[in-house]
Amino acid sequence: MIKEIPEKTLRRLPQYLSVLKQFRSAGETYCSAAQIAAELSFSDILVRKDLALVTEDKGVPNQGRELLALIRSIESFLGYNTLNEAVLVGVGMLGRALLSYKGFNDCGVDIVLGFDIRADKVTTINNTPIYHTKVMANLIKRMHISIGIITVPKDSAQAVCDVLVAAGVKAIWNFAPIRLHVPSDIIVHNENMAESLALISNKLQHLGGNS
Amino acid sequence: MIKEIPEKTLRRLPQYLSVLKQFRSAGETYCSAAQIAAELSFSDILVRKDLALVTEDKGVPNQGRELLALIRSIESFLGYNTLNEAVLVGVGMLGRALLSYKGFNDCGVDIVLGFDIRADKVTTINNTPIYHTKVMANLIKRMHISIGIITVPKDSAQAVCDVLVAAGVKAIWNFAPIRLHVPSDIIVHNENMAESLALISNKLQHLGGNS
DNA sequence: TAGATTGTTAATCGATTAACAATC
DNA sequence: TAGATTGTTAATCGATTAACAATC
Repeated sequence: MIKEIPEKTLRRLPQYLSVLKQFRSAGETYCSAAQIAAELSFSDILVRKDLALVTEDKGVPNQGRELLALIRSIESFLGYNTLNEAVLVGVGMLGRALLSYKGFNDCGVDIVLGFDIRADKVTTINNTPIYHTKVMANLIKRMHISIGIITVPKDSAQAVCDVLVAAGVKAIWNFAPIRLHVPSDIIVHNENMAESLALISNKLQHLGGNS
Repeated sequence: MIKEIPEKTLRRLPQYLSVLKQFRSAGETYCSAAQIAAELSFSDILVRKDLALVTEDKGVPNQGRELLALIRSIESFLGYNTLNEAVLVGVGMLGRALLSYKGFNDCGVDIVLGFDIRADKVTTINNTPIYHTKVMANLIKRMHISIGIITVPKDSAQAVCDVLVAAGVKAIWNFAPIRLHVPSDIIVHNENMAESLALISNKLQHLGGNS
């Protein structure tokens, strides 16, 4: 059974990973919690606590942690080693951008199929075959796909979501600006432009008020 | 002077906004904190506390809050009414997707210019003119642009960021998978695919462990 | 009035930081 | 050994929830 972990920690782990990989390409083999913390402007105790949650390994006093082992531990904890297959629905601008993104494989996600309502014949984008939406349910079921990525316009997002869930997808990664309704055992992660803009606009406003 | 507000609350505000707009299009004119809370699976006290932070208006017992006034308060608090001009650098797949996205104006952001290293002549995408990167610093300075959106490959992201900052941009919205170094008075918001994938992968792993 | 909803004060919960002993 | 770094226990801080009086 896998440990429960605070979401706050979970969000920091990819950042640690990024810093650690940077250290590694700089030729380091060991690193201290304080080094990681300094790079990310976190407290060193926070980093130590987080790392203790994701690995059984203990750091070595006056030496720190072995870089490679630590990277492996975090990646394994995050599930980057077990490959999850995904489909992407909605091959518009955003869909194409995601299909061309190289970083998914490093995170244990592989987009194996794309679907679009306008796909009249099978084409491929970045080596991923694109099928018409009408064969979606069937293919997903047969291939036991676990992740559905929704990049359709918001008006069709819920309908697409319903088909994905019915076809057995376990997680939905939603880029449409709408809240989706799903059964309680389905994971939904919303990629939320409005949230980002809210944070940026509000911070900008503060800045203006102070200057 | 504008009130400080917890980031957690700030992230919930756009969600409230979305729910409130949905209520409004369903013909409602008033709503209670409990209604909003139910829709988002939050506690009603949390919603009341959050709303109290962003508006001077008081809710009316046995009636709730006036929808339209509440929407206006949140939007004004988030700074959606003061328009911030933005430029986008890197007109690849992702850049094009953002340029075609309609939702920015509702959030007080207007992408007025795009730049790309391969723009040999001025073209437009979705009515936004695209210039060559070499005229970027000059144009941004002259137009007093406040937000820079970075959608270039990660190897050129820091260089682009430096130019944006030097040209007077106050906030950076970074889509490149790299941590940017900026002066302390510059706002950076990272749009982080790896973070999202970390959350999804980890939750999927839990699911597998339990079933 | 009774009931629904409000806002506020106090209690709880969780996450971060401080202090410190342990150890290579 | 001395110094740097570790992990752990206790203290602090902040956010959420519970309890309750107020009011339309």
